[in-house]
Amino acid sequence: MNYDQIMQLALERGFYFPSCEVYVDAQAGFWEYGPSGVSLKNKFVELWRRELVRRDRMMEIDGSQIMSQSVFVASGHLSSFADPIVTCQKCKSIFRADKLITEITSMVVPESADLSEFDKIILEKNIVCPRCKGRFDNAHKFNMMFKVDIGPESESAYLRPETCQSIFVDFPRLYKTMRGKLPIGIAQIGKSFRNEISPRQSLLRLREFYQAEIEVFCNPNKLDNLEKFSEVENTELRIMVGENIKTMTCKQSLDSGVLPNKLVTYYLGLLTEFYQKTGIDVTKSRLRKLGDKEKAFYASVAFDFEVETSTGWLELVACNYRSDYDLKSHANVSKEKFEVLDDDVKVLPHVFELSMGIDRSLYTILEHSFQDDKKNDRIVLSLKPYLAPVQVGILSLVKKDGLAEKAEEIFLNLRTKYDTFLDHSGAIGRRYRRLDEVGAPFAVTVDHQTLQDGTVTVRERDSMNQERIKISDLDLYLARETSYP
RNA sequence: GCGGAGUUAGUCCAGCCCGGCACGACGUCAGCUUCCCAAGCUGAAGGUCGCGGGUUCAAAUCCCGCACUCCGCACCA
Repeated sequence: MNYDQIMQLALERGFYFPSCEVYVDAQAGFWEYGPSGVSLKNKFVELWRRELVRRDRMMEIDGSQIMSQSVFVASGHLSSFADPIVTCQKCKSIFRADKLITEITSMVVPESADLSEFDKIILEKNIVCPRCKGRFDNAHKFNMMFKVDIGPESESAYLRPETCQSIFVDFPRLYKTMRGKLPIGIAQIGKSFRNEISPRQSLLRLREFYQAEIEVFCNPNKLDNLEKFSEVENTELRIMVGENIKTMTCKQSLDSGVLPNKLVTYYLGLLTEFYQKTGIDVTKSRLRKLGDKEKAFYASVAFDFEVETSTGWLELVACNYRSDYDLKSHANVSKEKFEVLDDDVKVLPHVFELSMGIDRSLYTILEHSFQDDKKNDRIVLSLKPYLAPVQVGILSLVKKDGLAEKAEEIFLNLRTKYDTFLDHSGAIGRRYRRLDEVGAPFAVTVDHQTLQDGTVTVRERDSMNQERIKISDLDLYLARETSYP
């Protein structure tokens, strides 16, 4: 189960494939979801809604992907979501200016320093290209946001680099009109855009990607005042303590001081419970507290939810305590009021966020579900039935004797309720194998006995076991077996 | 963006050195046959040989440029 096998399965079975692939100028970092991928993604999103949005009574919004320049002045992305870069005139190597200087002179220059500051130091210390000893061009900033021009006057705007900015900007209205009460989660699923220098590895590093973000607005003085914490107190988390991953319950993590407060712990508990239900192998996951240098510029405390894949540890969710960084700066730049009343006290809420990468999560589900079943000479995707792109295949054992017609009749009765695939052609074993590869958990087969007693066989994907059930019971059977947990 | 290796049908790949109608397998489709786990037989479809230019009577093959993919470096809210 490695990256290449998943990639091949994805291409052959319609999970995902490169965008614009027939054209020469197709750019890296853009991928399309095919039919199987969309079906998996939709079901994953539905699970997310159930386990996080509905469970915690969050609000969900759907904001614009293009946002005006002021938003990113306030958010800090215009100045901070950019790296100071120097280019070697000779070999064209590109270096981060601050890192280069620190490496060679041990001087620490803040990333946010003036560009002229970098040029000055490079000149004074006579820093040359470590590769070819060439001279550097003047430092410049590479901003990772995509800029767009709006209307005939070409007003500056940007494709959002994270979905959460609309949640922050919309917060005052949502809180007022939707009768908000702290703490309150506001969630959003949508696309974000980052102009990565070198995107690679298909869904793992994209320039256009899906995020599911949850921003929890809370009173910073009441982070340990959370009744619903009891819902998760026995939920087990896997947390890195030092070099080791320790399994401990939410309550233990909190009591031992490994996690800072009830609110953060509660949401990390919900998150872990959610991922257990996606079929990702949580024994290959960990929560890792980020060091100061790794954290995003807006985070005061940050945990990554990471999973182990064939490409190494992969970050699926960034859990950042953003304090009042965002609301305060949006208040300053917009001159609007972002404070709210909490128990008759005016407070500027703090924010704890769960910023989930959907594409990476889907990849991990595929990889952790992938089984090379050599004994039965087949590839099986052991997806949870409620996430499977095809939930049931309807097959006729042979085409003749009216079996195909009977299969079609069953298909017509089930097709609007389940993701169903009808197949008459070829050997039955071959058809089972195909269904195994897209992760269809059940295959219903119409045989000669069906015509006599109205029963069909239902084959279970992972065990390959079959049982006979009445056609009239199929709907109930599938409803039970494919329902969300 | 740098260095290395690559790019030929949906997939894996041969052919390239030494220029002459692009090979095979898997998969797909249709039919026959068996009728519950990728069997067999018959037939078919599927290719701008990554893109552009050059050399040549003739380029998948030789030369130049570019793009993309993978690995390493760097980058990674």
